[in-house]
Amino acid sequence: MNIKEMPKKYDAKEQEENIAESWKKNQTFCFEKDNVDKPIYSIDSPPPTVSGKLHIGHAYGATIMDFIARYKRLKGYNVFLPIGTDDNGLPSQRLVEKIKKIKAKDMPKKEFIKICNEVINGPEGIREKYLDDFKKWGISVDWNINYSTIDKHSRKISQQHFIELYNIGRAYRKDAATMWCPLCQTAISQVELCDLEKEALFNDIVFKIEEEDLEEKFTISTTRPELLPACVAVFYHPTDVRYKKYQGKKATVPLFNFKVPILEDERADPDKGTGMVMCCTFGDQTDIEWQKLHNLPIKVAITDDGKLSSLAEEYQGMDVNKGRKEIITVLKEKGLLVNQTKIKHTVNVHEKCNTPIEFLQSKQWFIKYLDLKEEMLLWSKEFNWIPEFFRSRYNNWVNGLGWDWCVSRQISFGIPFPIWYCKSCGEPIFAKEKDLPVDPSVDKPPIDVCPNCQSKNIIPETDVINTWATSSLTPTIAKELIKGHDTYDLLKDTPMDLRIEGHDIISFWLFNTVFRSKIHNNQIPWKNAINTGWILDKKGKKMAKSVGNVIEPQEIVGKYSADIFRYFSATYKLGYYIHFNEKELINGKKTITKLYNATKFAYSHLEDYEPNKEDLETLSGIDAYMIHKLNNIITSTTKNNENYDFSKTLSEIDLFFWKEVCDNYLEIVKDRLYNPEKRGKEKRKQAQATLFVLFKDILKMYSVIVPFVTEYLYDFYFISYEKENTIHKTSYPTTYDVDTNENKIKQIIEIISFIRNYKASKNLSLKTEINKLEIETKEDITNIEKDLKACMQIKEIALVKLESPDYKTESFKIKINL
RNA sequence: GUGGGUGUAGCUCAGCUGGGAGAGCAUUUGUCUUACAAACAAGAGGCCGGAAGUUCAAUCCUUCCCACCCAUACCA
Repeated sequence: MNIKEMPKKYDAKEQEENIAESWKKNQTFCFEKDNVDKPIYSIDSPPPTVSGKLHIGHAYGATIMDFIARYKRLKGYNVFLPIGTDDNGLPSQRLVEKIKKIKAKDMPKKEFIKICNEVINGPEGIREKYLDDFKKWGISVDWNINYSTIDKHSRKISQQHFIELYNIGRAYRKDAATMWCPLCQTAISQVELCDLEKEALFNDIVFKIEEEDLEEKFTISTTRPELLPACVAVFYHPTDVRYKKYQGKKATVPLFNFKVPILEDERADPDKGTGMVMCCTFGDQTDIEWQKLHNLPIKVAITDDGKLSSLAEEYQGMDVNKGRKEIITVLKEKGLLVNQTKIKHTVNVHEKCNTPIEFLQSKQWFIKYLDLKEEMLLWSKEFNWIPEFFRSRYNNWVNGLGWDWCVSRQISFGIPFPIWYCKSCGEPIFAKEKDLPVDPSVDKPPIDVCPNCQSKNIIPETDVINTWATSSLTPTIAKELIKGHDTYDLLKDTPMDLRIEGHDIISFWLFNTVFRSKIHNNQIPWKNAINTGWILDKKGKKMAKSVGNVIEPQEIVGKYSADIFRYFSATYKLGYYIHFNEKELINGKKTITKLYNATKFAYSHLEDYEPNKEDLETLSGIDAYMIHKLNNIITSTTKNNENYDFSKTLSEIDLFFWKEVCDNYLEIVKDRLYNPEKRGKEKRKQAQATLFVLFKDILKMYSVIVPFVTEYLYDFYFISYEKENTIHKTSYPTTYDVDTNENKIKQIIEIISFIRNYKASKNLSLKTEINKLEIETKEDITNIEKDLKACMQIKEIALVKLESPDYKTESFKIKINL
């Protein structure tokens, strides 16, 4: 393209679309799979959960990741940045149910999965929309290296690694109390729990003791009277003198009239309620512990779908809330409810649907890791945390771990366990590695006779593997995508360079990835882990559809531009919360406009310039000073970028570009550029040489953050002077060898500033001519005198001794005569 | 309860190893100056959450307190 064709204004919308398309078409950001000479920089990019639309947090994280990828590319790295989507499991299943208005439970599993695959991974599917958004936002991924956590590649790796866990004794199946979501009707794990504060009634219920020698009453307090039919004991504290006399006796459970033992346990708090507490299997975690410790019977009060079981007699089939109400009413009628207190308490809910969880007895697959807690704490010290303080989040999580990892889920859309069972003896039969991936519901087992009992009755596992148990393998999933290529051997046994994610999934994704990597590969998964903060609304509240404060990145990018959104993302420090105020986008908009205009101006004076390295050696005065300042910026932005501190980089380039280059340098140098006949061709050429270097490097430094406008500008001019046809494959600026007398130049800027101030204070136009500027200085100003005269409209400059100056510093005095 | 983060101009935030309190937006006043009025020039605006300590010197270090946010635990 020709400089003369540059439009007056930059149309971001049109250009971004073209540029994004050309990057994709030309495979600009292709990973060089067989190039082993270039150093590799590898990024374990977060596969977003396909549960609707990419949200602003995704856009923010992807943008930060892209700053790093682009910077590293300019630094000469072969950047390995595969892209993935996490598109199976509960969120994806629920999305499909919503869109298609169907229920997984109401149809054959096979049919439902087919619909999921179409809706999510089909040619017009949601996954494609996700990838298209990434493209629009300028995320420089290699489109040829991508995965979905449900594709064949991921299924194989996930199943293979599960079998490996079993083989080394880390996966086990157990029939035990498990956390259960009655709404989603699946087992869940500790990490999926969330706290929710709820109002509840604390009910004081009368229990009777009816033994031959004793007839008494006492009350217990409970928020869950519907669990009365599953009561297996009541407890008081060993030191509680009120109840000591009941030791060894039995109490009758009201309404249901069966007897339970009265026992002592330290976990019964004398100060809570009446000090007497009922134990039901399984009301909460303490109940589970009591059941085990005191060897109490197991009574199933609640069924898979959250309804009261047959134990509840006439209340059977009611959901928990209704049953509770009914039982309270009857207790009241019979005078067995003596008091009710309103309390606020927090309950554990499923983070996906906010449903209070229950504990149910069921057979599930667990991954054993509680024995590794001490090692886990050491693992977190083996890689860098950015920012550092998130390490304590991880440690906190590890310290609180109370359950092995339950990985089986009773849902339809997920990766199947590669397992069949012998129906007679329960022996698990695993798929052969060469057959992976398998779907035991469809595929035949590797053997048709149970090796344990010789039964021929073999049945498939129907549960699926929790999606985090697959996504915790993303480093392997990513690396295996280039198996067979030369770089694979370099990548396979070394940690990746970077993981970037939102801080909210430290306990989900980061922790589990570290665990899997350590167990399977005996190494940390990556050298650096960045955890980003959230984008909150203007007031600092979490964005939520129910609150109506959601800002969609697609809308923002459509209304402004990807560059503007990226610029916004870059202005904040990594790891902290961002309050999203649309007004702030104006900064990016202004800078991009300024960059376009200033570059256009520079280009218009560079048309007849032939760049030549030797020109730089002839620079002096303000020109040399600008290159000197540029050197400082190059050094410092390089350092900041190496530390992933792009907000600092951006503010430094901004300051340099706006203040030093545009407001001062361009103004000073205009006269030389426009009037070569008056000022001399050589002086003009020096200005050109300076502009050439300044703008080339400014564009490159900005290109990491605003890749579209810089690519567009590069195309008009600098492309002719570089080997690459994209700015993003050139190299990051390095410093130049220049001599400068910094003090002298600082002086000219100070003089200009004073004259501007002087004119402003007299309400004069900046164009107003000055007849004579008298100046007394020790520095030799011959080199800058003409520039000063031209840019400040001064007719004459006189070097004189000044008695009463208008303005003075330690090194000079000046006086203005209009 | 435990762990972590934050508190600097009206708003959003920078302030590296202690010595000058800063930027952008908003606001006030000028200026259409041959890239840009979404610009340029100039100005106003702050007991750097509170208290004590260390130091010649504290926004920065130490201790305590207050407020807000997050994680995690307990939750009959």
